[in-house]
Amino acid sequence: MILNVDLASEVPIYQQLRDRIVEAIAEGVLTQGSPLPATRALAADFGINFHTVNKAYDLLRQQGLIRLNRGTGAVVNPTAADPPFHTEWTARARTLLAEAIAKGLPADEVLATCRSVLDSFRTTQQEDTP
Amino acid sequence: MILNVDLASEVPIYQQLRDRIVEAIAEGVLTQGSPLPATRALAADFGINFHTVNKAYDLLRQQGLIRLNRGTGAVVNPTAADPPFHTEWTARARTLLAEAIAKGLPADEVLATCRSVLDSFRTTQQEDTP
DNA sequence: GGGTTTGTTCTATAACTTATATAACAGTAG
DNA sequence: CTACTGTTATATAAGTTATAGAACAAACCC
Repeated sequence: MILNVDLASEVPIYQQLRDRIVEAIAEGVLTQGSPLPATRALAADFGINFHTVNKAYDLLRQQGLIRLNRGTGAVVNPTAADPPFHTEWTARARTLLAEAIAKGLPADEVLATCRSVLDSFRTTQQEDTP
Repeated sequence: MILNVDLASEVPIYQQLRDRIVEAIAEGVLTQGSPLPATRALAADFGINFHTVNKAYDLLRQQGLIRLNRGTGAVVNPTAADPPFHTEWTARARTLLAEAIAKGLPADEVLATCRSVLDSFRTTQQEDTP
């Protein structure tokens, strides 16, 4: 698993780590039960402090995406989206979509981009399709 | 124009202000040439410091969405989305969409939500349709 | 011209966030 | 027992957020 993190970015490192892992789950690179790298190992890979990785993992745990087990490490959780999540997510989507429309992008094109991204997730994940 | 800002939110006030104004532009509530409230007036409305409003306006100016005129006030700019914006926006959309997929929402449903939000922008804005 | 409104710039401060560092603790596995 | 995992605590430096007060400069109105 390759996590593309930019240490010089204005986006906090722990947030980038969280985002890349969320994307890896969406892509199917990480599936239910997949182990995540140990916090200290991942921190060493990027040359950052393990507390920063810890913070990213803790965010993912709060969102219910992973489970942290002392001794054995972190693994991806079975997914479960509740109604409050859908509401909160839609509000964030609204802001992001508004930005594209406000900049003059046609709604058709914006929707096509979303479909394209969603398709890229679908084609990447090769679950059990015999 | 009603800007829904939550002073108790973990999201910075200047960011919320920026988001609400971007949404107002997408909705067509604010169109090219529309005046924005004066920084001090808007700050007084929310009971916040005018520097906070200033920061929100400055973000919008950096994104090319508004123009700031000393003496006359801020107005909405003609829109212009360049290729770099599309690239950067798609990356952010990818992260947000990934979050929904990772939480187990079906891609169809996610896309339907996006379409619904985009439609809500289209129906709100009543430009010159005689 | 005189006064008001507008954005702009500067300095300062308190509270919070980000990232680092070191250390110790507590389960799990070999 | 030893080595690995996450967990917790304390400390520090740098940056962000929001506030506050003051002053400046362009545009407008009477």
